[in-house]
Amino acid sequence: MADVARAAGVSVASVSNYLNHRPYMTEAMRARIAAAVADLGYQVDAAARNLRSGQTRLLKLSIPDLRQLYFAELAEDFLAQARAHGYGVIVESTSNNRDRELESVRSMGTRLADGLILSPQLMTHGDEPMLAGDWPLVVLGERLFDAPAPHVAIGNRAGAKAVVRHLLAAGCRRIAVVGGVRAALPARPAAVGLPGAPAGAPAELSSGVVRTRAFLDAMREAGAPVDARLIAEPEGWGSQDGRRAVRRLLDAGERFDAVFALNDLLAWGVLRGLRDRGLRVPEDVRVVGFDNLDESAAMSPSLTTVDPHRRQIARLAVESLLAQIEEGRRAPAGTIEVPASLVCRESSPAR
Amino acid sequence: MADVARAAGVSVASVSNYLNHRPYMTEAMRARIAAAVADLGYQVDAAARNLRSGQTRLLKLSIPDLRQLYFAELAEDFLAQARAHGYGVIVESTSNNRDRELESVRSMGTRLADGLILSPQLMTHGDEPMLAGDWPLVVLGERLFDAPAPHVAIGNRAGAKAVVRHLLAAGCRRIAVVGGVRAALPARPAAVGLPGAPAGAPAELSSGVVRTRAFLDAMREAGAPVDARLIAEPEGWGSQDGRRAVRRLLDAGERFDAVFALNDLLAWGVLRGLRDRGLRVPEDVRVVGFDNLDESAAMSPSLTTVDPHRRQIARLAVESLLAQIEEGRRAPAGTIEVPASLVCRESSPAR
DNA sequence: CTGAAAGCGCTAACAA
DNA sequence: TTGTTAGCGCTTTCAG
Repeated sequence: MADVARAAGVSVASVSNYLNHRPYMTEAMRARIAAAVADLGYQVDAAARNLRSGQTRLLKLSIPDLRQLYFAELAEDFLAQARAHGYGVIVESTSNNRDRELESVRSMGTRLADGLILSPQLMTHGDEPMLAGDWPLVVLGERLFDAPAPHVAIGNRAGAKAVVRHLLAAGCRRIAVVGGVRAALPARPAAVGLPGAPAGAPAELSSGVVRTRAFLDAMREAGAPVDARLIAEPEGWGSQDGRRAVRRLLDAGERFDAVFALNDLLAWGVLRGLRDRGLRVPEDVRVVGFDNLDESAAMSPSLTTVDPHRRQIARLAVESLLAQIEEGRRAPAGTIEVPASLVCRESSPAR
Repeated sequence: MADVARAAGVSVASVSNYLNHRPYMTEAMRARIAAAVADLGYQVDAAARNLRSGQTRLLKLSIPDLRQLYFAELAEDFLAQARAHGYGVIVESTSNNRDRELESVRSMGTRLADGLILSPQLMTHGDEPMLAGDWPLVVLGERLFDAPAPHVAIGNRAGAKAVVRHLLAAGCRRIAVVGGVRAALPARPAAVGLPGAPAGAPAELSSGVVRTRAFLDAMREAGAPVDARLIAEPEGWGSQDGRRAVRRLLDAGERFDAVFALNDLLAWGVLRGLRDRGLRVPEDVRVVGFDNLDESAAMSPSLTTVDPHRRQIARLAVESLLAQIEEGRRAPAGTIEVPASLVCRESSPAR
């Protein structure tokens, strides 16, 4: 910087002012500095700027796994949002590993990033103290625990309601839920230890619980009965799991005229499972997913699914985070729920 | 750090030594410092460390688009590799935007990251000077231009060869290539402006050209004839494009007993396109893809495809980059090709 | 083995 | 408006 100042015949302070787009500077000086910068090919040293300014213009995004299309698409939306605001993003994939999840939180103390967008998967009640602090934080996904920070949530209720309304209007009476969690049924009130759930229930199950409840509520509101036998609990949330789950339903002799798969991958598998058994979609069975992945629009039949509006989720989360960074402190806890909406395609057309 | 030193009754230098795991320190002192660090909840300030040490322990990964499953899976492998070495990763998605691609290179001058892994998509001949410099760099993907840095390449030739061998051994005689580029045919030598290619041919096309050539070479080596009419050029490289391309072939009355789709998404579409027309896979037509995406193993029929060994690509790229960082300078240009191999599944079983 | 002290390159008070 | 200067928190000689 000193070199630039010398070359331009000004002080380093002026160079700094120029570099930081500060006003009150003669056009002549601005031009001279610009020339010197170009001449010398000068670029600000990020480390020095970070140290002095106390900011890095870097955000950290902590998500379970980029290989899950949902998170890849979400991450892409975050990168775009962050860039729009001049921020870079350190992506951390926690691979469904609790320690890594905690570590990515703990390391915020080094102030490598100005704020964290955390999509917790395995943190649970009791971990709240880990998140204590005044550094900017936004939590994503289901509310697994009472994080002391703003929480941007998927509109599970709105989504489930739209699905139920759509399917009932289409004349469906027996709706199977693939990815559902039986323990969420009112008869057996929300279990403490969900069956098969490791300590610190994974968000897969949690998403399952939340969406199952949302579905049940929507059905109740609509006055439609729910048959517990149609709630299929797959082993995981991949397409193979959906395929197996729907086959099991069929093998058990269950009859249904619609399947609500609680995420798109499950729905992809359901589509395959139904085809395996010679059932036509949507004629024999309608299928609705949840996530609205890009590929879901491209498949055959194209998938009717709930669009959680990822882009808006990303926008709200980044905006909240930047506001916190600006303020210099954590915003109060509170949930911002982005209403989800239904996208009707071939697997369950609007009419 | 001064606080820690005071609390432990030692000098800041000793604290620094402790924090950086330097040897020659009495066990007692180590323990005292550890206690003080724990007591005060001290964490190193990254900005200060970066400034002083001249390193950030951050890598930058610049890829076209996380929504493309291939890159998402690749990115995940990079994150894992980087973490294994104690590095974080700034992910930059260039969205097929040449300016962003160049910008992500240019910004390396700020030394925010210690090195760059660049998967160029739109840079082209003439852009080499942009990459000049002594900072650590590894280029990924097809060799679009002569980057002055190590280049980790996908084993297109080995992959194509394995596919050709496999299909010929299975008795296939008319192999369609979806995603192929006619201009790569020897009759019309490599065109300067590929049809439909914007200036600075996108890597999609380049991958297409490279893989088409690899296929043609493999066919020639095997003494098998190639029918130019079976080279289908889709509009893009998504599943929809594959579906349309195979339909067009069928509509044109072409007959073929195998399809080599130059990436998995195209192959997914080909599978659908064939099903649309009542053709069975693999009985009527065998289908082979390229990429070995996770989901390709889960679909129905599961996809036979070329595995580029992404994990190894990530490992080699990160290792080269870290070696450069260690050395303090750019490694010489040169290509490391990771041999690809075939994974046989239902869409074209081994026998 | 331990401690004192000199900066790393920049920003922001403050003075002019 | 522009220039001078004191650190930001850490690492790393170099003496002891």
